[in-house]
Parts: sequence; C-alpha cells; structure tokens
Amino acid sequence: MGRLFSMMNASADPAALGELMHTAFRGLRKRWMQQLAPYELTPHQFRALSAVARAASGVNGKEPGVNAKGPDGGQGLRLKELAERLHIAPRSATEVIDQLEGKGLVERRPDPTDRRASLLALTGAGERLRETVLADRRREADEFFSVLEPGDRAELARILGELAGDGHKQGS
Amino acid sequence: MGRLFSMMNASADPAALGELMHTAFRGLRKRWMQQLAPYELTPHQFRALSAVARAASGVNGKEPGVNAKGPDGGQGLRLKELAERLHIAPRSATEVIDQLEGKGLVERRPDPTDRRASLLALTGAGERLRETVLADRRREADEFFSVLEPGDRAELARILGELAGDGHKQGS
DNA sequence: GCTAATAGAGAGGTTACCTCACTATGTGGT
DNA sequence: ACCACATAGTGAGGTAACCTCTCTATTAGC
Repeated sequence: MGRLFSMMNASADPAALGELMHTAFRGLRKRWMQQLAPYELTPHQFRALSAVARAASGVNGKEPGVNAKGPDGGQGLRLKELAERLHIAPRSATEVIDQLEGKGLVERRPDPTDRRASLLALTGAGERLRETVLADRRREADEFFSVLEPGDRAELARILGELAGDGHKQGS
Repeated sequence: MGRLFSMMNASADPAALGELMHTAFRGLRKRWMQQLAPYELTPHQFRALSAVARAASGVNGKEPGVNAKGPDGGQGLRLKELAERLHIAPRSATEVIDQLEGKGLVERRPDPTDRRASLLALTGAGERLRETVLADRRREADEFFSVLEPGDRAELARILGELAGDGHKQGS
C-alpha cells in the first residue's frame, strides 16, 4: 500500500506529499516512544532535555541573542527561550520543564539579573540520562532511516532543513 | 535558529534528522489545521473523509484485498479497513467516523453480508465538502512546499515514500 | 449447538500541544 | 517618586489525535 504512494507522481500532488510526511513522521515518532519508554521519557521531554543541555553547557556565547538580556555568558536558558527553540508556547515549556524537574533531571534557578525569570540547567542525573539515551537513540534512529541510502539521508536532511527553516512564519 | 539545524551536518546525526522531520511536520500540520478550520474539519477528519471517498467511489475492484470478505465490488469500506488504511486502531476509526457522521458527511449502512459490520459511504454533502477542500488544500500545501524547488519536492516525495513504505514493520 | 474469532462501540487514559487570566517583577515616561 | 505598561512564568482549563481494555452482537468452525 505504501507502494501505491511512491508510484503515483507525488510531486504533482502536494497533498500526497503531505500524507507522506504524515505517515513517515508517525512511524518515526512511534519508534521514539518505544525506545524512550524504558527511560520513562517521552520524545517531547527528551527534546526539551536536549535543548537545555545544548544551551547550558555546550555553546557559551557562540549564539548571539541568547541571554542578550543579562551579562552572563549563556548559563542556563529561560523558559521563554526554550519555548522559542522548541517552537511551542511558553506555557508548554513550563509544563515540560515541570515534568523534567519532577524527575530530577533539570533545575530551575533564579536568574540573578531578573527576579521574574528562572534559568534552566541539567542536574547530574539529567546529564547522565541524556547521554545514555542519546547513544541509544542514535542507533535506533539510524535503524529507522537505514532503509535510505546515505545520499538520500543527506538529501532528506537538506530538504527538510529548508522546509523547517524560517520560510513560513505565517501571521494570519 | 532553524538555520543552525541546516548548517550542521544532519546526515551524520540521524537524531537531528528526526528533529528536522518533527519541525517540518509540525509546521505542515499547523497549516492544515488553519486551512481546514473554516470548514470545521480537523486534518484527521479530512484524512478519514478522503479514505472513505477513495474506497467507496474511486477504485472499484482495482485493489485486491479490499472487501475480500464479501462479493460486493468495493461498495463502502468497513471501520476496520479504514483503521488499517489510516494506520490507527479500530477504535480510533470509530471515533473519527462518529464525528464525520455527526456532521452529516459520511453514512454508516449495514453490510448485507455481515450484520456485525457497517459499510461507510460519503453523503452528498461529504462529497461536495471534500472536493471544495481538496482544491483549497492542494493550493495551501503547495504554498507550504513552495520554498522547495520542484526537483526537491520530487526528491522529498521519493525519499519519504521509501521511509513510509513498508520498510519498517517492527514486531517488538 | 457450543466455542472461538471478529466488528464495532463504551469507558476512560495519555501526549502534546493551546489560550486566557493572573501574579510578580522590571522599564520608561513625566 | 509614581504610574502605565510590558514581560516571565504559571494556574486553570481546553482540544486533537491517538491508545487500551472491556463488552455486545454476530458469524464461523468443529
């Protein structure tokens, strides 16, 4: 049945392209969920965890605009920043961080430069779990994408990057 | 921020490829929802509507295995069939058809060959709405995918087709 | 005719979002 | 110094799109 899709000229039918994306994405998400289940993490939570990790420890000043408010060099990010990075509403960032904090994987500490804000940071446990899962996930995702030639994988990444980029900030 | 993603070598990091798919798909789904809102349809409902349309009127006997149970030539499909086509649980098919029936867009009629089953069919209103929306959606989806070169769109379709195809029927 | 499988639906749960209203705080204008 | 206004985060509550588990009506196999 998947064959039917690939046989019809999908480039002529953008709706079918959408269907294809739907199907492919659902498959991938299902995988993730199964793979993350033993760690008691949802894909969404892991995404947030990674975003915090990336911001808190990794790049330190390499990203202009991050923590442009305070003179600290990128020590933890705000809920609002997280929301922007995950493309979700601030309220939803609160939610996922609540969950992660409840599991003891991230911490909220007060921003010294703004008492309304908190800075997110991974705990030791968070960092450890993240690394464990990351290796595992890489393997799994690789399995999922392994039906593709390496070239196709690169192509897919490039094309999706364009699609996901910033080409469609709709205002309506 | 989307730029960062496209800059890093995503083909070397399957996890990032997954992120990319997530982001791109979310953008598309948001579009769909906005575009379908005036018709009071969700993407999910429209997908179901289309599946019923396709089965009931379109292909008549071209698909072996559809209604293999009864001697009728593909006149309406069962909830279970719908579920399989949409890759959802039978219960979820019931649900979406409930909604569509509530709006007067599809009908459930008894299967003459099996009194447990019902056959789904579009109503006149359903057929009309579907056609209206289809044209609209084609336009909108085209807009979403218009950041891509035609060649890239074809590539995306091909690659996703492979991914969504049948390459990953996991049993675990 | 009895048992097992199947089609569908009722009950209730989950994930991943959302908006709207509100509090605590910061910022700029006069 | 004071007031209007913006901003960071959260409580309350909602929605879409799924899920499983259980139950009834039926049909099919022995």
